[in-house]
Amino acid sequence: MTKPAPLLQGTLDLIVLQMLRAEPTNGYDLAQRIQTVSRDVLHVNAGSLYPALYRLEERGLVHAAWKETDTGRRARVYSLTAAGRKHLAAQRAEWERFAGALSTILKRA
Amino acid sequence: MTKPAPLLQGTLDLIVLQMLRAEPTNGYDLAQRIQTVSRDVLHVNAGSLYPALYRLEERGLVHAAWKETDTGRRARVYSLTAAGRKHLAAQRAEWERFAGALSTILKRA
DNA sequence: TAGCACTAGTTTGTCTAGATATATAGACGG
DNA sequence: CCGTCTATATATCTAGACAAACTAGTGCTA
Repeated sequence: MTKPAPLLQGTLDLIVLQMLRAEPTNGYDLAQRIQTVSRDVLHVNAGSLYPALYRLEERGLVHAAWKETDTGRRARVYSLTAAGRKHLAAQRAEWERFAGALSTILKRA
Repeated sequence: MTKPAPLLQGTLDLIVLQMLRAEPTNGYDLAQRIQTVSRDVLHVNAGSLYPALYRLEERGLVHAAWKETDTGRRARVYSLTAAGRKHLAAQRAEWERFAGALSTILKRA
């Protein structure tokens, strides 16, 4: 097993927004999911994730609310705002443009 | 025309090494080529490129030599070392793993 | 031959954001 | 009641991207 790669800077927001689009959830669960969904390729550090969530909240892209989890614990549940949805679309497009361009370069003989 | 995207942190080394693999050249030309090859999607800032080249040289991944260009000017011509070639292969693999994982996440319903 | 634009390369200062490490606290199992 | 899991929080460190200005040589052109 190759060890989980550190995230490329700039991609964490995109990943978080995309995950929240599917379903609102809390930070801890988010980190777990990202790792699971990426089959352990992507690993999100808690110390990276929470500051990222605060930034996103401050920019109005996500909304946070204290709730009880099903296990009866308090947790901040994050959900996408309308602005967040819009931002996600833009970020996705940019990622595709970038990945496409880089892919082109890598494929050159 | 969309404006050229800033590079994702961590990808500059990969791009530079890949370009040098094809042909040794100087910094200025390198920047031009990257922009051209990516059809203006990728734009490399001189202030990012030169520090990156120094780092790569220091790590023994590229070799720099003062030469005369065809226009008779002095320029530092960079070429890949054996270690650089090896490093490039590793970086490429990691990029593919990462891009693949992110792509998977983005494709989830 | 003076002026100007372009090429080649450097330098500095600033900012973003992820990594690491550590702290806190409630819930649950043994 | 102790340790581990869940969950959030935060301080410090670091890489590296970017803007902007600068040096210096070259060559065109008016």
